Parts: sequence; structure tokens; C-alpha cells
Amino acid sequence: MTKSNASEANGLPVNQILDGDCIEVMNSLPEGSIDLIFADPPYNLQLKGDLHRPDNSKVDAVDDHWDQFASFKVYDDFTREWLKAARRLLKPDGAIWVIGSYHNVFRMGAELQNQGYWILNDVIWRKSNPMPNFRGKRLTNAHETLIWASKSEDAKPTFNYEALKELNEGIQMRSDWVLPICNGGERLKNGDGEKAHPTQKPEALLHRVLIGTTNPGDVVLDPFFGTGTTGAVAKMLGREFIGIEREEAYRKVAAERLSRVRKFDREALATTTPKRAQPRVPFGQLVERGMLRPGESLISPRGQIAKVRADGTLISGEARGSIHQVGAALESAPSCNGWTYWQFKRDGKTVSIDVLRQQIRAEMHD
Amino acid sequence: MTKSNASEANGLPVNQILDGDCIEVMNSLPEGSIDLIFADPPYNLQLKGDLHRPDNSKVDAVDDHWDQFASFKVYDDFTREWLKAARRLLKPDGAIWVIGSYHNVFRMGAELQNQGYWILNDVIWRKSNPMPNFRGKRLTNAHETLIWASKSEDAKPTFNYEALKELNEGIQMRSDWVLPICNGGERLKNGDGEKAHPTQKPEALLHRVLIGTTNPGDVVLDPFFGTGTTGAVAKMLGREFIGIEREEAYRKVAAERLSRVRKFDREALATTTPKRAQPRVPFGQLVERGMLRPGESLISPRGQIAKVRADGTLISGEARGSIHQVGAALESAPSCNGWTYWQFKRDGKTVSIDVLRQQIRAEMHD
DNA sequence: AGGACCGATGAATCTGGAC
DNA sequence: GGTCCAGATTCATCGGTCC
Repeated sequence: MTKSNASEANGLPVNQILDGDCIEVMNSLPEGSIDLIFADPPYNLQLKGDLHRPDNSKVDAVDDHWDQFASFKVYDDFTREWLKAARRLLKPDGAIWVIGSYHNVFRMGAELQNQGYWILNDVIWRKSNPMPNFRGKRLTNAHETLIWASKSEDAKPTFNYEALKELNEGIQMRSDWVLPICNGGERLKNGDGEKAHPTQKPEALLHRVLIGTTNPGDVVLDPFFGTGTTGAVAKMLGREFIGIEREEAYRKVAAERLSRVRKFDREALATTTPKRAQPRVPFGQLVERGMLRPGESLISPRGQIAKVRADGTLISGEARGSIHQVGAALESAPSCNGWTYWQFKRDGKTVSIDVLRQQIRAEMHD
Repeated sequence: MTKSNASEANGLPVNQILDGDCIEVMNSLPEGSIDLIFADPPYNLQLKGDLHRPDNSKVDAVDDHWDQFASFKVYDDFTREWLKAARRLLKPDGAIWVIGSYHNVFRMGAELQNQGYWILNDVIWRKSNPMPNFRGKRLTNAHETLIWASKSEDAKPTFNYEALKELNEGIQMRSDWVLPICNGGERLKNGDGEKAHPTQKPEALLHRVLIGTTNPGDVVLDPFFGTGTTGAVAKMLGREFIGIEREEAYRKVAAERLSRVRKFDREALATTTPKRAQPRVPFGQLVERGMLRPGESLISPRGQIAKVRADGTLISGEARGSIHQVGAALESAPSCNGWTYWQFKRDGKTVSIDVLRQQIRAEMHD
């Protein structure tokens, strides 16, 4: 194992690049310990003879006379085993991202579903500068597909909705992401000036994945580490990473790369707080604290009146109950957010009751 | 069989809507007789409860009986059978298009490969106006996936490279297609003014498919005909169609629609594409792409400093939010164009962040 | 006539914490 | 584990009405 920055957290070898077959190494790590897995597995079986069975025996069918069905079988066996090992490692609310092209992504997607993973979204990385199709026999292959899945249907995976919305300038993030391919200064070269890895992923892609589906301190595993883009972005963003890579040349490039990466400071890593994370304020507290008086009138958007009662419930005609229940009753709606629905009068002006909730929350920060 | 426009070509019931189960009907047609199949099968959506918009209106979901399958096993059996029947019908150089979402497309793609179909491209239909994710729990589901495959690896499928290039303003057509969903006047309604079919596809999508991968006079089969978009566009473009549809209500709507369709003149095919507006660039993309670093300082015209956060928001004193919001806060102004307001330092010089936006836009034109 | 405003709606695996 | 209920959540487009 390469342990230049060796450290341990909860028995996990975090911030290291582990040497070996990804399935074996994953099976050696403790069950239910990983928050997120990002996997960019190989699929170019014809050109790369580096695919091995779980028992490490060499696969002949791949570089032998090309037999589509035999090779799909081999690829499916490989996919099944590493996805199984990955699922064992995930915490119950953990999640996985896989990336691929039409050569392999359908097989990965089907196997994810077969194993009980629950697909949350498929995401299209739309390349702003793809390689053209020179022979004019196909469409320009201008995208790759990612699949984001939780460990099971009833899991509660991390999703930083607000942070992604901010990244997209206030509009909810879509399932198609326009990002350039990795080239220029970001593209790692070996000593001969050749690209160090054929499929190095752009850091921007991992930035979006990690901002959106992990929190600072989370442990992110990449079983096909390559040049370590996942590790580099994880380190910048204050996440822990574990990389697995069997090729020494890639481990070396990745380790050197990681040594140059610096973590962003804490303030920069803070992202927009979701409203759901803010402390709950019972409406009754406004009455207890005298911000609203029992008997005082609240006004609906359509001018209907409800009276505040001493226990923090409302009464309006036949309807009585919480601010939400009475609002829903007046609107004949299945639900209603009473905080944004009701207003009251102060000094001749009409004010939302949510202003009072914000006052209480502001005090709680002191 | 509905044979209002009954005709025969090479023993094929062309330009008709056939009644019945698509597998049985396909098996009754002659082997090796079809040039192109376009298939929009049930997606096997698995919806639980109702979904309401934030304004409390209810989403009219796809809950039709024909979209219900008991298990992946049942869906896979169905997929295997209709793809097998489809492959028997194709001419040796014929091709197939299938469309789906992440619920079913991985299973279709894997089965296509298993049966010996050869995938030519996967194509992303990027919806310009998708339905948002109302609960903020996922990414906006903003695309669907099509797979274009030939009958076998050594086939020579029709591909009208030049025609697609023309459709794309002289640039090689990519594998991601931006098209609006089908609504407005094109969306077929039933007598009650409700949508006639829950998943009617836009004609523009079929236009591109048929222009790109068929020739005039080709026979196009759609085994899940629905409201007959495939037939309508085929007729307009001078292709023959065969539709199979087991729901009488859909057959009726489709037949009526087809009776109104007229074949285009050749000139009518030429369309002028309006100049696109400048693409919107989210500020967060500058951060994801490393053009600005989390923690880096931006400078206002009056020398005030704001720090960039990892989600593309700024923080300056008490103010936090988008580049526009923080700029407006510092100026006590109702609004502010952050792009022209903020600057940063590079190599000792002060540069407007708008320069970075222009860089990104320049790349997007490639 | 034209612009502002409002309501409707689209293939969706769409909540979470307390008790 | 089930039940209850607070309360958080939307973008682009079309078509109709109002000013």
C-alpha cells in the first residue's frame, strides 16, 4: 500500500491509495463504513487486457477472438462482483455514482437495479468540447452517463439541494450537466509528455458530485482511482477519500498529484443552509412570548380572518387547529404552510408571521 | 385491424394502425421486411403516493394500467420478447430506436446487446422545459435516453450525415438533442380537453430520427403507436409507416390525426432556426471549473471584499448569497448585476469576472 | 393593439421527525 | 414499526384575461 499520507479514521485507511484488485481490497474493508462511492470502471475490453475475475484468474475471452456474448458474460460477472463488494461497504444511507458510456452503462444500470440499489437520477455529462466523429458514420459522441443510486429504496441519501441550486445560479440543478472534458493544465502528463491516463475525468465533474451528495468529513471511496481526480477534489473540499488502483504507474501519478492539493478553508467550504436544517419554532411560542396576543386576528391572503387562541391554535369559522391546519381548511388544500400563509397588522402595516419566526431564530444564534 | 387507408406494399400493411398485442402482431408480419423500428415502450414507472406542486395542485401522473409491471423479471420477459420479434422483422441493414428513462432504459440497452443488436449511439433528448422536481429531493429529471442500434455489428444502417449536419446549422450532429416537450397546439386532447395520451412525443424528435436514419419510401414500424407521432412524421416526410396499438382510444385519436397530416413539399422541409440567445452561465461553474477557487476574494468597485464559497455563493460581512445578491446588499440597491460588478486579481492585475463568463461562452460555441 | 398578469401543466420511482 | 402532522417545495411555456 502507498501510505505517504497514511492515516486512520474509524479503522479506515483514509486519504491513501490502496494497491490491489478493487474487489479484494473492498472486501478487506469494514462493512457499512463508506458514505459515498464514485466508480469509473474500465469498459474497453478489446484494448485493455487488464480485466481479471474475482479470483484473480486471467480472463481469456477478452483478447481472444472477439466473442460478444462471452465477453458480455465476463463483463457482467465483473460488474456484479464489484457492485456487490461496493454495496457491502456502504453505510445504510450511503450512495454510489457510476459513470460510463453506451458500451457498459446499460449493463451497470441493470445490475445496480438487480442488486437492490435504488436509482435516484441518471445524469448526463454533456461535453462542451467532445472529439468529433471523423468518419461521419455516427453522431458525435458528446456525452457520458452517470447513475446516482442509494443503497436501497428506503435509504435517505445526502442531497444538498440548495448548494446545487446555488451552483446553478438559483435554478434547481438539472440532470444534464454541461462541462468541458479534461485537458489543458488539468490534464496530467507522464514524463514523455503523453497523457498519463486515457480517461482522466475533469475535477469540475467531481466537484459537483461531492458538493451535491456528500458533506464535509464524509468518506468517499473510488475503487478505480486512476489519476486520483476523486481524491484530489475530495481533499480540496474537506472530504476523506480512499482510492484503490492496481496499476503502479497511475498510483504514482495520483500520489504526486495529491501531494500538491490543498484543502480550501472552512469558510469557503460552508454552503447554503437548507431551511429544513433550521430550528423548528412552534407557533405557540409567539403567543407565549407576547409577540402575538390571544384574541388577535390573523389575515389570510384572501382576507379571511382567524383568531389566535392562548394555546397557539387558530379558530376561523368552523375550522380550528394549527396555523397549518386552518390554512389548509380555508383553502380546501391538502396542506398549507401556515408560516407563509398568515399575516397580522402592526402600526397599520400588514406583516407576515414568518417575520416573527425569523426574529426568534436570530435570537437563537446569539 | 383499422384499415381506413388500407394499402399493401411488398405484402406489408403499410400506412395502417394494426390492433392487437405488439408481439403477436409483429410475429404475423413477414421476416426481414422493415427498414426502421421506433419503439416507445412502457417505462415501468413505480410511483407511490400523490405528488403536489408547491401551489398544492396535483400532478397528473402516469398511472395507466399499461405501465404497470409486477417485477423486473416480468418487465425483462416482456422486453426480451418484443425486441426478439422486432429483430426478426428488420431487414439486415435495418435499425431500431428505443426511448426510455432510467426506470427501464438500462434493461432495454442490456437486452439489445444480449440479442446481438449493435448499439450505434445513445442519444440524449435534453428537454428545454421539463417538469421540475417539486420536493427538492432529486435533480430535475430533464432528459430521456434513446438508443439507436443496428440489427448486427456488420450491418450498414442508413445514416444521413449531411442532412443532420444541415439540421444543426452546418455542425456535425451531436448525441444530445435539445428539444421542448410536446405541449401547446401539438398536444392532442380528448373530448374533455384532457391530454389524449400521457406521454405523447414531440414531432421534432421523430423528425430528427427519420431524417437521420431513413430514406423516403422506407417502411417504419412503431409497435407502441400511441397517438401516432411516428406515423404522422413518417407521412409528412414521405416514409411508409406501420403502427401497432392495442388501446382503442389511442388508435382512434391516431387515425384522426393521421387523416389531417399532409406530406411536405421538399421546400417545406427547410426551416430557419432562430438565433439563439446568449447561453446563461451560472457563476458556480467558474468555481467548479477551478477558474476561481473557494476562499478566493472578489473585489467590488469600492474596494469591498467578498469570499467565494464552494457552492458558488459569496460571503461578505453579514451578507451571503449569489454574486448579484451580495453586490446588491453592499450597494443597498434593489438589484445588481454581479457579472459586471465583481473583479478578482490575477498576476497582479484586476480582472472582471465577466471575462471568465465570456471564456466559457466561447467554448460552448465549439 | 399590445403588454402585464394569472392559471394551468408536463413520463416523477419527490419528506422527515416526534411520539 | 406505524401514525401523526409540521411545514418545505417549481421551471418553462402556453393561453386567456385584464388594463
